[in-house]
Amino acid sequence: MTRLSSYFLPTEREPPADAEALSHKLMVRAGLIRQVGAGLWSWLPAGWRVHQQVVQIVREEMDAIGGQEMLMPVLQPADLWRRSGRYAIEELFKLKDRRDADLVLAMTSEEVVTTHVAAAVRSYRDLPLILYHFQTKERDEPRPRAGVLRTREFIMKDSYTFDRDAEGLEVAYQKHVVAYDRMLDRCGLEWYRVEADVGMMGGSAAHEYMAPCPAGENDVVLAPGYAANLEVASAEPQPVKLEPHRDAPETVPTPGMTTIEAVATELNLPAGALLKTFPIVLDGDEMRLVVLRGDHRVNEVKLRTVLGTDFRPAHPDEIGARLGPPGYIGPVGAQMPILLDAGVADGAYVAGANEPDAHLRGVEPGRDFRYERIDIRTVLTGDTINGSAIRIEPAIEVGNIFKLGTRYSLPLGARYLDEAGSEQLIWMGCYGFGPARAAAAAVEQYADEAGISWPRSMAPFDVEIVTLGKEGSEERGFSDRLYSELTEIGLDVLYDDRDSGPGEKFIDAELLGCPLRVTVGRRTLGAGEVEVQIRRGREKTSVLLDDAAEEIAALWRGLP
RNA sequence: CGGGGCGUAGCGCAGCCUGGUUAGCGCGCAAGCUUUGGGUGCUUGAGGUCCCCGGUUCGAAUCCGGGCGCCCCGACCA
Repeated sequence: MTRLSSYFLPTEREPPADAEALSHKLMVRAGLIRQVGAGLWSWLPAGWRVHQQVVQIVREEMDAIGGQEMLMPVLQPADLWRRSGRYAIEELFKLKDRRDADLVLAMTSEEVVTTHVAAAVRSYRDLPLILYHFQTKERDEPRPRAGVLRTREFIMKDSYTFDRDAEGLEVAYQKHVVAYDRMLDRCGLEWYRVEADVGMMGGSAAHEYMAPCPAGENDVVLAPGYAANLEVASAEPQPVKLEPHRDAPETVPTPGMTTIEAVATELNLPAGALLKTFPIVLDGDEMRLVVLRGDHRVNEVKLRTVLGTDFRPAHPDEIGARLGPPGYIGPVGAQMPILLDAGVADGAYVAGANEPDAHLRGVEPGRDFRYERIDIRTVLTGDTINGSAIRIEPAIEVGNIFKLGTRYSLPLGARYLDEAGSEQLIWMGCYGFGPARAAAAAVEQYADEAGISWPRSMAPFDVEIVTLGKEGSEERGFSDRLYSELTEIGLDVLYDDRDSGPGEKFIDAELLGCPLRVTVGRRTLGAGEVEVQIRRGREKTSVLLDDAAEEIAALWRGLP
């Protein structure tokens, strides 16, 4: 019997002083988690129940697509990571053992799982495989934050698929889409599957599962039939009123006006009627000019993807030497390739003259400078996709699915023999899911003034019984029986048998947020009923004493 | 990596600027009485390396130097 009088659920009246995010405040106050250090958290019993609920959902859905659960170590030899080329990652914890051997604390397990598969798989008959585990991940985060939302140590489900070829990988990927869609639905979360950046480490496709919430660290771009991470999103810009056409660019003095805003104000034009020029230097030291509308911003992730290489903004001295004074640079006359953002419509713009204190008006792309057109700007609220305005919402990434291809099978030698007897590389995918983030997202999405309101599937307990009677009272006797009956039916019940006032019990129950609260007091008992509060919405109803347990269970089954 | 802030009882805070009784308040905790459908009221009590080290001083929570830890904003996030 889970009696609150002897259960470790330390609730707090006030949130920790340093808490900012709602989930951080509430999960600490409700007694679910406690901080150990920066980005290091303990899960207290009720919190761990929540975590385990999510884990079980994920496990069932992974098993449903043929996943095989296993377990790989957190502590791994550095050599594996050197071979895969990931040893240099800054977030990777590195350490030595007593014999001075280099080790790492793994953040994912591609190296290990691929090594096992490479050693054991010989034939196309051994494929495909879906292997997964729940394991602690370690990441030396530059900035842990927001309670359990971004930590240095956390449990993650990571699965890895091994296929004969790209088609097989596509099948495995689609299986994960199905499994993840179901997981997120079963968790009771509001969520989006969005297009994501594939990053610099190869891979051909990636989606992220995002749960919108105020404390989210990512921005999701949404339109009917469209969902993407802001890092990769594309949209039509809002049109802007440009200057009239001129036969040739015309110099206009702009002394001291080195910002878009200053020039736009001086010429009484919208910022979008100007061209912003962003000089970059590629990995090989080549310079490029990125040109976009004055009211738009460069999306460095998109730019990096388009370029296919890393880059950095040019230094002021490089700009001065190759173009003109910073603040007055522009595409006209520039002796280097120009990348023009897709958001720049045809027409006449104002741009820097590459001379001190001067801009050019009437600059027309194509006529006045040659360019390559690419899409590299960050979309803005109000932009459109197929005529519909986009929304941008903060969200937390709770899962991601990623096509790795041969990124790891190549360096780690994961090959097999095909039907023709020739050696082939194994095609891989990797797929992560963070139960802690799913739980925190649920807190964020459904909390109200009184506290947490768990989706049924995640709640630490299904029902909390608040008994108002003293030991030995009629209320107690009934509460005890009700506890047994509900448990018999298969519900998880928390029994608040503490010797405290009713107010305190109600407040704690609503803070913890179990889907149903059953109040057993003299008043309602005398009327032949017990009161049930549905946590979400906080509406109260009554059920008759005679079949209270059945009615409560029926109510519970109907909850989200 | 850049910027800002904090560290005093389990939690939330005051005291520090301007050094000087026994370091204080609210909540919580313990005991007793009281109350019993929304944090009940009263009484009594326990609880402190004032983050650490060093310095200045007759005297340091308070001033100075160094360190550690934590939070927030931005950058970063394979």
